[in-house]
Amino acid sequence: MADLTANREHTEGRLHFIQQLRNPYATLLLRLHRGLSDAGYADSFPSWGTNIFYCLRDGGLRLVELAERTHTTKQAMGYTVSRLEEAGYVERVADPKDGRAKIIRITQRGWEMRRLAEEIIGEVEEECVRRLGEERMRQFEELIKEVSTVVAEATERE
Amino acid sequence: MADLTANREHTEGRLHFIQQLRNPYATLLLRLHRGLSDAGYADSFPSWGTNIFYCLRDGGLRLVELAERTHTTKQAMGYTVSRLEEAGYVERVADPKDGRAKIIRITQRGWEMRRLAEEIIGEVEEECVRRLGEERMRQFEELIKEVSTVVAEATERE
DNA sequence: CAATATGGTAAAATGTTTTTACGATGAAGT
DNA sequence: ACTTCATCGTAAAAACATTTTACCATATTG
Repeated sequence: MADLTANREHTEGRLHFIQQLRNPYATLLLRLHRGLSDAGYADSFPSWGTNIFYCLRDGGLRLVELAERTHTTKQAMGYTVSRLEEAGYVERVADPKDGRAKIIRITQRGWEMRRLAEEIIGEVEEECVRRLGEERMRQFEELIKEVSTVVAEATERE
Repeated sequence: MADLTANREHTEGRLHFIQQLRNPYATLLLRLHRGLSDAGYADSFPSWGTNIFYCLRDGGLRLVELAERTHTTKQAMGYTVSRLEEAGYVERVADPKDGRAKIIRITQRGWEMRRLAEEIIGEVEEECVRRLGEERMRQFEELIKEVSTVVAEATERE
């Protein structure tokens, strides 16, 4: 996968808009990757690694559901889960309600990584609040939410 | 690659911040991919495809420079460029200044795709302006720029 | 208790990135 | 000019990841 952090200031024209949206996300992701790697959570990546943690909660999810939410196939997700399982971040447990299914759950190590991730992101977020002030940060969050909605609607409509 | 559009509303806690930053970008990217695919530019993808167009300008760039700007290796970029070359989006021409180097340039077809990309993104951007109003859109752009700067500084410092 | 749908895995094929190595040109120092 | 070293790009194999096709086991339906 090409690095998302690429080419910060090389764009002009209308493409600038997508770059504007991309830069903070890409940079924060980079910060997150580095922070986790430095703390010994280096094996959670190749692009998909953390993604799955956004989905999983205490209860866990079945493979198919996880695949749906991340828009991949169950086979691809099976592969991902196996890698994360090897690294000790998730585990598969039999679903008591359905003999076919298995529940993918975050392990203790997984939760620890997730907690660190939250901490890293929290720090950056707080730095933003310090620099922009609470009021403007609130404005930003409101505006980006609106932009997000408009973009989503434009995408779904088409 | 796990789909960037994954799991829009499944996150809580501090991870929410990164999702906030991700959603509009991811969705716009999806919109862009679809729009280009629908128009017959389907072969420019597997993740890196358009990325490189953010970098390239009229003059073109050498492979190593392209690799640096996208934070990949020259080998990986060589592969990418070969695929794009096959699809007719870019071409390699000898660098008159340096016998070793080749300049990667966007072809006519490449420029046409880029123009469509700008058009698609421009439409979405204009829809945002219509919905938020010019004043608030200006605010948004200012704020996201500031956030971007703060995140970048936090990332570089560490 | 068949027929069909769903959850998951297996294995091969495909696609992409990394690793290691190399040949060609250029730059710098002698 | 001649050697030495750096840089630009490619090649080929290995590693990694995703897609495709197929399959088994369990569940659900009628």
